[in-house]
Amino acid sequence: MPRRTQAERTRQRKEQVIHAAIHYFGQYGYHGARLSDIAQAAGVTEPGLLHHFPSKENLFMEVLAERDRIDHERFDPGLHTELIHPLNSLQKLVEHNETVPGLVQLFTVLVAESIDEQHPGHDFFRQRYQGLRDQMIDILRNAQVHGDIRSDIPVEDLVVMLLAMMDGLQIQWLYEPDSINMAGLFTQFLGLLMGNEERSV
Amino acid sequence: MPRRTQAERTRQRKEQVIHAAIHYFGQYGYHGARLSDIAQAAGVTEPGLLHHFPSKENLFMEVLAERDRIDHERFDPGLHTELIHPLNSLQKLVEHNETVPGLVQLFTVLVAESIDEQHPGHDFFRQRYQGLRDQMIDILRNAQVHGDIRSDIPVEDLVVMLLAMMDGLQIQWLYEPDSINMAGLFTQFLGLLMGNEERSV
DNA sequence: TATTACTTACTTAATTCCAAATAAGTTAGT
DNA sequence: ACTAACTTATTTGGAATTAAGTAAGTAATA
Repeated sequence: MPRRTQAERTRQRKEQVIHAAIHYFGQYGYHGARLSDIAQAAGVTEPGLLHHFPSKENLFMEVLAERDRIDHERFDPGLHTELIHPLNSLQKLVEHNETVPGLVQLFTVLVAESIDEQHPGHDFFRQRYQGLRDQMIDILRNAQVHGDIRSDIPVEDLVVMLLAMMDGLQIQWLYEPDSINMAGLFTQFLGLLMGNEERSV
Repeated sequence: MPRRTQAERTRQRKEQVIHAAIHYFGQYGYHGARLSDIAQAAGVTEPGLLHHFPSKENLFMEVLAERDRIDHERFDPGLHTELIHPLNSLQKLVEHNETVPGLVQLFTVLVAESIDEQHPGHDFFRQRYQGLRDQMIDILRNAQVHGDIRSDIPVEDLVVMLLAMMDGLQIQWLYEPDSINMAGLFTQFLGLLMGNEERSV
């Protein structure tokens, strides 16, 4: 009887490869990353990697799909609590992101690279933004009714601004993680959206 | 007497190359762009291009330097007016950016790709952010004293948020130029910073 | 001002080095 | 037996430089 079943080995190997791929795609982008590096970091040869993922593009798409799946798990069950306090759950997300710079870099780099319509990630990211905006619109509309956020700005605009602030802060934070307090700044921004209107001079 | 002097030809050719390079670096990033494409678009052979710019990296740095020079011309003389109404000049900048999507894409793509410390553009972009923040801090502090912007948020934080919002809006705008009203959204954000505190509901 | 010597802006051809993918075989698991 | 998970060659096709030459522009001088 074998110590490790084949399915088990495959699962582990694919996981190793995807883990390595996240690193190299995040570091160098899709074009800059080399399969040989990913394979080596995953402990296989290049053709060994290609046995599990038939092409570089295929691996790339699987990485995106995998990340998307995991992120959904993080966010979907929270739908209940989000309806109760939506901005707080966004705050939690940003705080979480501060603990996983590699993943943040992966998305930041690939989102930008994928602006090119021919890029294999283009549709993924466009739909991702569309989906996030739609999802957040419902949640924020609810919050607006409850008076949790200011209602002088349409929710359709608020969600774009929220995503923009998150993305933009990530960039500066990735450049200078020590001097940019990403979560703290995001909190301040949320304060603006909640309608903090104290003005001195 | 020659119709075109050598210096003139060189100047024109380099300009053509840089123009093409902006397109391809912006479209595919540094790693994804090919010298052969840039050369062809500029009307020279690949070695012809390399006569003017000794290497791909050299061309890349020259593109950044050239863009930086031009952007400074756009912004430096405005220092006077900025001190009078700093947020208005930022507004104007965003409106201008809506007319040059190619340049916006160049910076968006390269800023992200250059997060990698080994990337030839890394230092450039880090210093660029540092410089922009420092520059804007002075301007905003002045505006704060004059009561043009809310003073319950430190200027050091405000500038990070301003740059973040600009960067973040650009990303979504590049994906969907028709449905994301970049300048309009930025205006709303500026409204928040000026302390618009009307709350209904 | 015409000739000469020299430099500059290129070209085509060749080189070198990768990087993705394929072929063919070997071992382990079912 | 058969399939799946690999390995070590090989292939294929770039992509950036370099080599070597040519033609046009420039400067110096007879």
